[in-house]
Amino acid sequence: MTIPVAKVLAALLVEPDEQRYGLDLMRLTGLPSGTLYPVLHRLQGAGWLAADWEAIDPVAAGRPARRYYRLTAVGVTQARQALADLRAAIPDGRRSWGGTEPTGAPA
Amino acid sequence: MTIPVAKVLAALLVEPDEQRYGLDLMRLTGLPSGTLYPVLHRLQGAGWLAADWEAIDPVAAGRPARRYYRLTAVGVTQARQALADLRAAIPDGRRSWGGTEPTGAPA
DNA sequence: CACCCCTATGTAGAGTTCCGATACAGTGGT
DNA sequence: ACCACTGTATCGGAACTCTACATAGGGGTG
Repeated sequence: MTIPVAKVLAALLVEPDEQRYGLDLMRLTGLPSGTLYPVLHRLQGAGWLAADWEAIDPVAAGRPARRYYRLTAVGVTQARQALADLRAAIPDGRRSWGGTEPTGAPA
Repeated sequence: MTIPVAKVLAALLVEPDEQRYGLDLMRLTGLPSGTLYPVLHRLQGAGWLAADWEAIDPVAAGRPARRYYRLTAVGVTQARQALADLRAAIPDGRRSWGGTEPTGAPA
């Protein structure tokens, strides 16, 4: 897990049933295309993400076809877990924290 | 900012006045030494962290001297801000659809 | 038509970072 | 002699990010 990957997963989890495409995710995450697309390809390789080309005629629509990405069932579960783990590992300052350490066990 | 750096900062912010040393931070963060020490050196270079050798006689103490790290005044402020920004950028992957029913396709 | 900006996906390469392996040095146990 | 433990630290390959750039078509302006 890296921060860009986490941003992509978070964006996809906002509305897991919604179809998302690259440029859309670039705007949502603030990531440049050179970061986003490799991330999307890696997530597909891991089986977390599935993709399909939009079924339009680019000429008639007046724009290039989009490639729609959506989390697989496995992806939704894994992504939720991964983000929860990440958040648990990075509390925002102060507050007690277990870490990896065995806290002084109360009697 | 990367995740390992964030973990180190979070660990140091738990008790900003407390003296922390490498092995201690390894256990708190779960990071291997090959990751942790370069991070600590980078944070020192950035002025967020200061370090001093523990003033003990290793022979008498029966263990190697520790190198204590603590956040500078600037470091505390910057670290808090950085972690807050990171948390804001990675919202938790939860959304309404609570439980078994899908929200997307009403019958 | 040349020129630029827009949508949209994607690659190339340089630089940065991570982490397993390894090193050093001393204590203590069997 | 050998291993386990405390403690700090580096090396080098793999992985990742991100600035450019590439492609390819639409639309507008001079």
